[in-house]
Order: sequence, then structure tokens, then C-alpha cells
Amino acid sequence: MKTEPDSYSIDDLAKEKKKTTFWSGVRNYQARNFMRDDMKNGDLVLFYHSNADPPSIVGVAEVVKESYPDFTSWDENDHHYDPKSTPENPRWFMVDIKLKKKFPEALGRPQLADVKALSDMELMRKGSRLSVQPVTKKEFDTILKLASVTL
DNA sequence: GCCAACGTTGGC
DNA sequence: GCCAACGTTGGC
Repeated sequence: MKTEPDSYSIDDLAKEKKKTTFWSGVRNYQARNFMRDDMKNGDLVLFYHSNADPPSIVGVAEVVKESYPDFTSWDENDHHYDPKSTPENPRWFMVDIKLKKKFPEALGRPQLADVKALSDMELMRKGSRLSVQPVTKKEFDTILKLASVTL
């Protein structure tokens, strides 16, 4: 999962009550589908800072609540308001995630670009814009190893 | 700030 | 259904 640290960072997540937050604001159908259909309780999530210097994978979170309607989508005052989404017929969905581990050292994109095992990772593909995207087990394990982290 | 790589909208 | 125009993402 991607986020711009200027708007919401892993440290913000660490400060949350129970280190848990709802992942609202996703307004892309493919990303929504991954959250709505694929993310299950206990699934692990790589936490990525985009538009950062350098862009980095900074930790691991865990899904603690499965798909439910993103209620910010029918809040007229919310930046991500969508008039086509209503409580009766929600268009956008989200999950709750809980911080599991912040990496001792962030894994910067330049460093990751040198790792052969990650050459096919969707995140590393040029033009990859999906804010919620799948990660293979091999990629996930490679990342943990690079971060010198065990869960 | 630039721009490539998207996804969405809407005219036809 | 096609596709041009437009808006957004996000690396650099």
C-alpha cells in the first residue's frame, strides 16, 4: 500500500490508537478491487512512501478488518467525496490495517532497483501507479530479508 | 518543475 | 465502441 508521507506516514500510523487505521480515500477501481476482494484478515502489507526522497518501503502492516464501505466517499466535506457513492449503494471500499513493524532502516527505491529478485515486482515497474497492489511471497520475503526483519 | 504513464470522461 | 482531451500519479 502506498501513501505520501506528507499526508499520512508510517509514523502517523504508529501514533494511532491501537496502531490501526482505515485505509480511506482510494478512488481507483483496480485498487478498490484488491481491497474489497483479496485482502483478508491476517494478510501482511508492505507500507510504501511515495513522493518521498527517496521513495521507500518503510515497514509492514497487517489487515485487521476486511472490506467495508469507505464512508468518506459520501461525506461532502471530504476531499475524496464522490457523489455517485451513497450509504445505500457504496462504490468505494476500504480495509483496516495495523502497524506490525516499522523497518529499522527504510528500503529506498534506488537500492531496491538493484535487487534482481525484485525485477518483476509491480511496484518497481516504470509507470506503476496502483496505490494498492499485490506482492508475491518471494518478493515479500526478499524485502523482509533486505530489511533484516523477522516477524 | 517536468513529463511519462497511466485512468477517466464524453463527444461522436 | 473509439479515441481525443483531460486529470492524476509519482519518479526524477
